[in-house]
Amino acid sequence: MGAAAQRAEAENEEWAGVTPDAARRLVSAAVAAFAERGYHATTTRDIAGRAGMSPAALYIHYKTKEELLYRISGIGHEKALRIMGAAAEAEGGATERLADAVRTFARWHAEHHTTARVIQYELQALGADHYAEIADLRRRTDRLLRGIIQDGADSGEFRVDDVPGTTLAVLSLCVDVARWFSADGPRTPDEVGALYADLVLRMVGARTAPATE
Amino acid sequence: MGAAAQRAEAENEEWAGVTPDAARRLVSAAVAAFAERGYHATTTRDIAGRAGMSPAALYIHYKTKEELLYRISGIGHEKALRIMGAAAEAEGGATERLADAVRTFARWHAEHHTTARVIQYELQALGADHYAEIADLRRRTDRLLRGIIQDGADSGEFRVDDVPGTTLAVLSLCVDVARWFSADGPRTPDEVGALYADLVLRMVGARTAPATE
DNA sequence: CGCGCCGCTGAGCAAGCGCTTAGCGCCCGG
DNA sequence: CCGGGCGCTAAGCGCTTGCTCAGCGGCGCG
Repeated sequence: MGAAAQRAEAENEEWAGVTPDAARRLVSAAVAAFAERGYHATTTRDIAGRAGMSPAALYIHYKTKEELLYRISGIGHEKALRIMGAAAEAEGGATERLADAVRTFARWHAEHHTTARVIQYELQALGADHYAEIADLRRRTDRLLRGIIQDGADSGEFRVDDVPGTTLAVLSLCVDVARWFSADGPRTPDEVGALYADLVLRMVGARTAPATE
Repeated sequence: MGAAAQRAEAENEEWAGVTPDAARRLVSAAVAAFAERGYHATTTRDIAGRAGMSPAALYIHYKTKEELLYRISGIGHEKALRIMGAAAEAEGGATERLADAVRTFARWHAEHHTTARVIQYELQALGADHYAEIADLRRRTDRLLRGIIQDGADSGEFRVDDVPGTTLAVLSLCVDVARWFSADGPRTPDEVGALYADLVLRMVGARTAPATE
């Protein structure tokens, strides 16, 4: 199997929960197109074409183009929330949990940078109702991360002056990976995760340096 | 003068170098529209309307809508490069220069967040030639920041394992301010600059804590 | 006072947009 | 072997888009 085919298969697996097959192919095609050109520059003909169908077929599975973006955003943000939740609720001290959160969160944004780009940078194209739903998922992700950092500050593991500000910065750092990351670049998603975990532990003034590996 | 009028005046001053007046009003209107809805979702009628003219007037001053974006991008990136250059070439140790660079760079992205949003997140809408020109300005900004961090690493002021990676993260952090910053939010641009300078000095393991103010 | 020029407008063109509809062919239960 | 329904397509509708162009008005100069 070629590299391109492998990538296509991996992208398809990401949307395994979407059925039937035609709907999944449409989601996969839309993510690729939205990430490449942006939501507004992408036409329904382009999405349908990438999925190997006629433009009209799109409307059997989704009411509008915006609903496609909404579905993508929902699934993507739920995945991001689950990643943050797993780290936040894990056993261990704040240092380990923060390192794990940043490592996995940043790595996901690198590995799935096309999906991440869409869900992080095309939000404004959502309708007001859909935006509100997604904004709630984002607030919950923020709250989980803030909880870890607050724990570390309370226990004395971290030295942070401004917990909400630092949380915002950490989240911003991880999210922005989706903007600059390229699969052709010099860094693997694992390396980005490791680098970012290290940088963030320094940002919060964690007392014990983690194993640099 | 009302707050809205004051903001409008401040936005207009930002483009003082653009003449004649009608061309400046168009740039100002385009920045506002592009930042609010994105380049592709903004119509020439919308831009002209905000500038108080008919759609046709736009084409007396700019050949295409894309040229407007190019002009905005060029001026904005040159400003960003100048900010970074001023900090990089200043007297003083790497710690002071890095703190100054991050403080002013992040503050600019907060204060001029509409302009910054356009130049940082609408790049893909540029034509290939124009994109290449802008990409060069961005590389030069990156190189200046990397120089400061490298200096600190060489002199022993900083402890950084991965200079290009850390540079990328610092730049990413500052740039992403444009995405989340809101004038209605709890933080002033000065506060963002101060917070970010502090966080970045920790990221590079600067030995001496700077004056917290 | 009148004339030319220049910034601008009103009207509109071709193209492409999101989305709809009528109908085709294949698959499956009887 | 047939008939109904479902996933899909070809065609195209109404509208908006970026952009054009003929001509108007008012200001400066002679």
